[in-house]
Amino acid sequence: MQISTLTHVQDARTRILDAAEAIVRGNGVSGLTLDAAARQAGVSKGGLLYHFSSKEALLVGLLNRLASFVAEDFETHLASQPAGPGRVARTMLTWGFGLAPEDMNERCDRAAAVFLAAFHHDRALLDPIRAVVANIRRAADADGLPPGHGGAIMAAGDGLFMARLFDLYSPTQAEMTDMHTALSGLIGAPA
Amino acid sequence: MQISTLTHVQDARTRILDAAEAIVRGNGVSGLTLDAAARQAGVSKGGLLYHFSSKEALLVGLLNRLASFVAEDFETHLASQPAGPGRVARTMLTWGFGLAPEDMNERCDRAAAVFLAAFHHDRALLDPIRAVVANIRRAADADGLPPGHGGAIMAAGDGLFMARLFDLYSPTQAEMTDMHTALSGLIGAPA
DNA sequence: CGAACTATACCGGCCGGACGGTTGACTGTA
DNA sequence: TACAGTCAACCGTCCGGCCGGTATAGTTCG
Repeated sequence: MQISTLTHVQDARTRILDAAEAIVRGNGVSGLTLDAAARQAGVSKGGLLYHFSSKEALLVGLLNRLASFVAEDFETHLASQPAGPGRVARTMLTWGFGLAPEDMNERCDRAAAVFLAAFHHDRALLDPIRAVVANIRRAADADGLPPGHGGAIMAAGDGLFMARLFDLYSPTQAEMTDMHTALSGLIGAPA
Repeated sequence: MQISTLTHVQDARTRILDAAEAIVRGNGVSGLTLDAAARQAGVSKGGLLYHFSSKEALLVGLLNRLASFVAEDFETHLASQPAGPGRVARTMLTWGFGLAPEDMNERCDRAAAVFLAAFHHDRALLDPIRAVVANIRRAADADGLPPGHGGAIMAAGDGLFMARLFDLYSPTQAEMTDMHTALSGLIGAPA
């Protein structure tokens, strides 16, 4: 991925990836075609296929980007939490409830788009995130909390993600705060 | 949906619906074509289109069946719980954790298949379940529990559903029990 | 007779992917 | 400095297959 010359407006690969996400968010998985992605990225179809040699390759690119973003983001949040029992659980709570709503929605929607698009094409494409999730769960297991508490907190976060993924329901800000408080009780710490 | 005569092996509509679910579970959403569904149901394509005049109609049928099943099932579980504060929350817990694992998996997988297929075709198709979910959430709001507790329990259940939907992770039976215990703490009752 | 199909053929559109250009920056060399 | 050659980055068109939906003619059963 060496850039020898001045990059144009932005790296074409990145533009294509962004375009693909935007299309899924706007038109659903079935709207994501190579033509559409190319058009939205301001690239010809041939140009797209130059960077991603097949639709699957495009999805793999989308997924790898998401997986590394999530892994990094988790590490960042983890680092900001003081050590001690429940560190991972506290990380998950600030991660899931501490972000500004717009930030949260943006991240959820991007992740949702990638999830759905990849899963629709081939279940195995989710493997990179499965690995990230497994890592986080491993960390939660060695968190010094009573067993199940960390898992319950993570499951609740996943549930809120799914609610947004399928637009099942949209908790109000007050409801979010209440859930946050309730779940904090599982760590034995104040909200 | 009246059956006036002797049903054949089984109502053709039901067979078609079952076939569609089975295909999605086995081959993913992209495997669900009218031809495939007809073949699997032991019906000609014309026969399928006699019962469901379009693919969308088929998906609507799938969704309505799921929605009424979920609504009924919730009512059944609710009725088996003694009245008093936290009734809905207790219902959700016995519903999500009390079932035999095979039962649980079967239901999850069927629901997952319908969810994904409908959502892929048109987000609006999920409306019938959105209504069911809204009802349950309304009930949870008037549950006599501190605010947020019921919501957190439901979110955790949703999260476990999503984990199975995307095959993100599979909690062991012991982990399930631990989470159940942890969440029961939010009702202020023993597991 | 009509409802509930079967069987088959067909159409039109869409989409993934292949392919053969073209351009423009850089390289070697004389 | 000039010029040929190279190569990455991209363009635009075409093809083949699949799928939803239509059409139609026939069949079985009550």
